[in-house]
Amino acid sequence: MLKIGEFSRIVDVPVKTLRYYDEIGLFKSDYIDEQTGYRFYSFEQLPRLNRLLALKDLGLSLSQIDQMLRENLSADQLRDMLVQKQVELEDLVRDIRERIARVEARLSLIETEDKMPDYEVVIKTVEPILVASKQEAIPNVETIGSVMDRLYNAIVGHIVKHKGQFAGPGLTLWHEWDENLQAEATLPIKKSIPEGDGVKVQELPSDQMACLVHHGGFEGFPRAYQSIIQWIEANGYEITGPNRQVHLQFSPDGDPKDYVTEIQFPIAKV
Amino acid sequence: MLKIGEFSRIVDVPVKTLRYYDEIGLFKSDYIDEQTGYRFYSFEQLPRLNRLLALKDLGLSLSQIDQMLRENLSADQLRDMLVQKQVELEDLVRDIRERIARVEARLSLIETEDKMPDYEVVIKTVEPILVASKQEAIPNVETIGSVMDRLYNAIVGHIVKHKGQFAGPGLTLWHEWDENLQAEATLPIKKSIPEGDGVKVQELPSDQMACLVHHGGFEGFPRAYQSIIQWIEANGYEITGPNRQVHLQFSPDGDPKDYVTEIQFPIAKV
DNA sequence: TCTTGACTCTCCAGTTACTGGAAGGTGTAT
DNA sequence: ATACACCTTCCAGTAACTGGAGAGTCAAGA
Repeated sequence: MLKIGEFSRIVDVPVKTLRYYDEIGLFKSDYIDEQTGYRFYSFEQLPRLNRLLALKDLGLSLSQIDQMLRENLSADQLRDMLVQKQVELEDLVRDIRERIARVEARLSLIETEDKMPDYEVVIKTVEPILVASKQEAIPNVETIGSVMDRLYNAIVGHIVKHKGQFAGPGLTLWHEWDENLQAEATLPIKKSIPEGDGVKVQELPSDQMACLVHHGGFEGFPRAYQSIIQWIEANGYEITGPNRQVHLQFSPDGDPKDYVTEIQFPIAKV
Repeated sequence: MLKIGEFSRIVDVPVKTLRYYDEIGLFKSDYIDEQTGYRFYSFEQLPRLNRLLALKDLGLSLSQIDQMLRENLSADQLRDMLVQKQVELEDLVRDIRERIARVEARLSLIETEDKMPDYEVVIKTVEPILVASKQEAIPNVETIGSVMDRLYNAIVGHIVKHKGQFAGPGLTLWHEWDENLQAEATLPIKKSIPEGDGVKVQELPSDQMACLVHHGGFEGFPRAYQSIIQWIEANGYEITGPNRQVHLQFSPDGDPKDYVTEIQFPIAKV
């Protein structure tokens, strides 16, 4: 019989940890002195503890180890748990590799600009949104303003006509189609309404998006777009569909300096 | 001004998390209604939160992010933190790779034997130990018993003669020297004593050891040795010195079935 | 105007696998 | 007798949230 400290030295596990394993019932001492409460361990307990430690070394959680040590598990069940752990670990490695890539991208940005980047790109998952939308080709850049006005006015008119309820800020989708730039103005609505007046009703899909928030007027967009596209390339993603501009803060007669626009690109790992 | 739920939807961060960031002072709401306690957020806060999320995405801790966001950090300090994180992540990947290798090794054991292995090998760091020791060549296997008896008796005699104090179970080191097997019997002692009678006093170094506990007599050793050596190879380690047998439970006139011996091989990653 | 349902608040508990410390009892060597 | 190492229990803290209870707030519909 060994006192906890002796046992601790043999197995190279801290006394505190042995007491903790005892407390949670994962690994109980062999015998407890009624008088003193001293825990005593025996050599016969070494195999169980060693198995425990070996499994812990594989990265299994204590509750999983507890299951596996209960000893009534078939080889198949054991294999399943290990295979699952294997997959989990491989996923983890992939995650961390991506993280390293992002750290490196940021480091190289700091090297060139000697400060944190102007724009922060974050990935998020957007929810599906029900929208009323209208689309039109943009023949040249100067016309964007007037075309967008026309499109949004048409949609607002259509929604009002059908007593639809608005459900959030408008967003513009930018399609590139046969080298033609197409703008699709959309307005989220709470419930579906009939189509018509060239206005479509659709649900924008849920998607992974690389997002960047731009403050100010449209003249700053080129730099913002450049940043986000650079980021997407540097981090090994590809663009999988039309990008969106979410007009978080916008009014046709407001000061452009107050505009807040989120630019979103749907992405996937290459 | 946005209520917490609206803000939460825009930034795709749970309400609970925003409240938590508020609580720890990492990201405070712009304004709080005195009456209701409602938090209100503004669009101006988006850049800070996005930077926060981007840094979190790199795997930085919230307290590190807090430092980085305090904004009085130089580009050098930022770079240092990122470089450190990079190193940390790369270490982590290496760790996990080793873990995966161990999982695979165990899976292949389960495949061949259809159950958990008989012996569990664990890695631990042994402490340096002061010992009195005596060494002798083993000409052939049959003589092991008598040679060991002689060696241990000699050491015990020497220690007693110099009033040394024993400090734990004996351990035998096995050297392979010019194809000759050499056994070095050692007994831990509390304080140094003079050498003599062919008995050396030395401190066994601290080392990484692959360890396995064997219960029973010496006839079971070959299988135990085979297991541990297999494990060492399967997990990509190499043996870096003489192996040890720690005689946790042993007495010359006891029942060999009760013997408990820990076999330790000093190892290093290839 | 009342009610309903969605939203918000604070506070508390739980998660994982320990680690550290305080206060007090035990064992052994000098 | 007295150090000193060792043992005990209990409590608190870690990181970054997550879940739930109980209560207050807001806007829209009947």
